[in-house]
Amino acid sequence: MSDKVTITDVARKAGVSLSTVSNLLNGRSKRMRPSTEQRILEAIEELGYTPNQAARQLKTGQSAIIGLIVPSVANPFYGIFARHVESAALKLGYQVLLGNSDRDPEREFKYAEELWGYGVRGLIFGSSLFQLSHFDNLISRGLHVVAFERPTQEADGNRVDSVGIDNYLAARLATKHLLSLGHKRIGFLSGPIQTVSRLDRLSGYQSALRDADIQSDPELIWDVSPSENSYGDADAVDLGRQGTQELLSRLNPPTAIFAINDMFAFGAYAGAKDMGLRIPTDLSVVGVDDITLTEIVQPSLTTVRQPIEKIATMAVNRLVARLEGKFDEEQDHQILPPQLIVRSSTTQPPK
Amino acid sequence: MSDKVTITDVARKAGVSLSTVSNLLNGRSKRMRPSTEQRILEAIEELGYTPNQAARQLKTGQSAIIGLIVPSVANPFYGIFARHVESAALKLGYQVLLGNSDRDPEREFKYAEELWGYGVRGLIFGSSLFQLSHFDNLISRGLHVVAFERPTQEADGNRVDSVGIDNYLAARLATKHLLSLGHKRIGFLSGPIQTVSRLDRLSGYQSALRDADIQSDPELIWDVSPSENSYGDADAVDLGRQGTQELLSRLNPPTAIFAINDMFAFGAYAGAKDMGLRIPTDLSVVGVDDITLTEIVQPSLTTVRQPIEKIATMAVNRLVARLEGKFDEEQDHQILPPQLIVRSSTTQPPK
DNA sequence: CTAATTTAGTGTAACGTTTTACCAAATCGA
DNA sequence: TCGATTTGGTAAAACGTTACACTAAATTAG
Repeated sequence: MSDKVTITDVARKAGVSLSTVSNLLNGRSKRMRPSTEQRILEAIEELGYTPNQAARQLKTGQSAIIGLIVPSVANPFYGIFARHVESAALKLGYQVLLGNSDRDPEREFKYAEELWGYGVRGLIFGSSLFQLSHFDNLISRGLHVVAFERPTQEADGNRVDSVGIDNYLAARLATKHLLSLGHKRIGFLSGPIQTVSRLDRLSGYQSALRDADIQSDPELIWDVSPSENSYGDADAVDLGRQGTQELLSRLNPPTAIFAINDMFAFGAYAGAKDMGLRIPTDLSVVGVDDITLTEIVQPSLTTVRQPIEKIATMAVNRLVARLEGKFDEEQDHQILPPQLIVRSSTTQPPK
Repeated sequence: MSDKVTITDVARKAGVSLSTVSNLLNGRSKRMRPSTEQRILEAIEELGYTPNQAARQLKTGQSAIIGLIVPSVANPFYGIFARHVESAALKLGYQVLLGNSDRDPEREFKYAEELWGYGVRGLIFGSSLFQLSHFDNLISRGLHVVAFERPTQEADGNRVDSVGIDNYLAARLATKHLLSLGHKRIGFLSGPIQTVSRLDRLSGYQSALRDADIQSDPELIWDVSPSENSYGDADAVDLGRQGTQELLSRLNPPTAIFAINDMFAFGAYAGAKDMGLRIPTDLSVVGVDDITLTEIVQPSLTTVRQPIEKIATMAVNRLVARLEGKFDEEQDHQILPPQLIVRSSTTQPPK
């Protein structure tokens, strides 16, 4: 068995030219005798021929790979998302090259550049930063970008598609649920806040309070500056724990917490326990995402669901449509509705 | 800004031949005036030149990509592992192409073949199946494989490296811990059992029972056949829940459960609750992996820790050493010790 | 029977890069 | 000064594939 099997080997074995083999492989076999086709297919099978994608890419100018950049796949939300992206992409004949960026623009830029060199012309992007200017050069060269987790922004310059939930509404649903239970002191627990999705969620929280004629109290809002390390994607649970301890140590502590996502909510569980409080008796908790485990933690978590699979599938379909020239319109923003899922982590405030 | 910047553009702008640019890029600049070098670097910067990896691959026969095949990155263990693999690979100048296989040999084969076409000559592989014969053809053509989660097997034909913990010992540690607490009825909770790592864990469990002069009782062992879908990697929690309910419904139910991994252990938590039992008062639970969340679930999970980051780093280093011809010896197996982490999910059996 | 059309292929240039062999000019050493 | 050596480059072939232009032979239509 030789190291290398090329189209020339197949052609020789089948007794045809290499163009004929290529014609068969590329859907141009209309003008081909069945017996010729059969000989070629047998030669391919016997030799175990696989096309060299580099050669294809060199000639065609693109490869069947899309890029996916997420903060960290060690966070279950992004792990699940990545899984669905891969499934959707494979169905359309594409491989996925995954990058973990911790929302660092420089790292994202570096990734995009490297992926460009591998013929990647489409990118699904999920760090929810405000600026995508680090991609400007590549975008003007033809890179297609679909953002999830945040709607398109003015600074995107009409060149970025997006798919995601309405984060403002997600936060309103969560906060109104807590208000309907009678909570007046509702904490807002977040990692570093300077992302589009997190600020939208803060707005939604504040808007729901206003609707109930409750003034938003800065003492009830917890976030930290981005550390050299991250926006808290990889250590969300620890940050959530710490933030909850601090909120509960204040003069007039919350009776309920709206956490920026489920992993922060799990951290709130631990932080409350550290402070000798019980969920939900002493402190109610709501998250966002509805990742695996929300049903089986004790108590099961009330959360606002993102339809992760649907978002992933829509993002892939939009991107591939752009890549294959099947979608030509201006930038496109698809918003999916979030859904409140009430479980056992929320109840009336303690007396 | 042109769509395409090639080495020829850089050469023209710098006033040198394209060979000279290539010499600089590929570490052959010893015979180059500093002023020439400077001109080239400036041209590269101004034009935003990135080498076309397909062209490189076509010429050199390989690309700086390694493949990683795991059952499902939606399972946090593999998500965390993938993250560490990526970090280690990037440090060595490699990208990672990730495939989710649900341990289906056909899918694995298809992945490996597709990755081969992208110039991938090294694969980190984590489905713990017995046979890697579906890779034989590619291995004999030069594919390097490092398996994690299972030691090398005879059937590997001396061509597969591996890195992982001693699964037998992991199970012994867990089971002996439960025995030391006084448990006599210890359940074994698993997904489909026909993987190397899971059978090793079953052996370790049974061996620890024998050491305590306790006969292994089939009524205490729960596993299911592989469904069309999976080995339970993506729905581990649900399977664990179901299995625990069934074990607890039997005539002489267990007072403790050793779960095949942490996600199954979380499922055991839910299953026990469904049956009106408390962890650990009525049922003790031990897992394996020590993934994120084991500390913050209630009660925090006693588990056997896999040093995930270390395994990932070692696997990447071994693979790259093979790829770059720096490691030539026979197949290599690195075993790391598992570590029992006692938390709050285990206590003495109820009276 | 002859001209027009169709069939079933084939030859070849090009994609962007690497790397080897080569060479003119400059420098060094005797 | 002249031959040997070094410097600082360059030209060109090759990697495996795609797709366009082309062509000989067979078939069809008048």
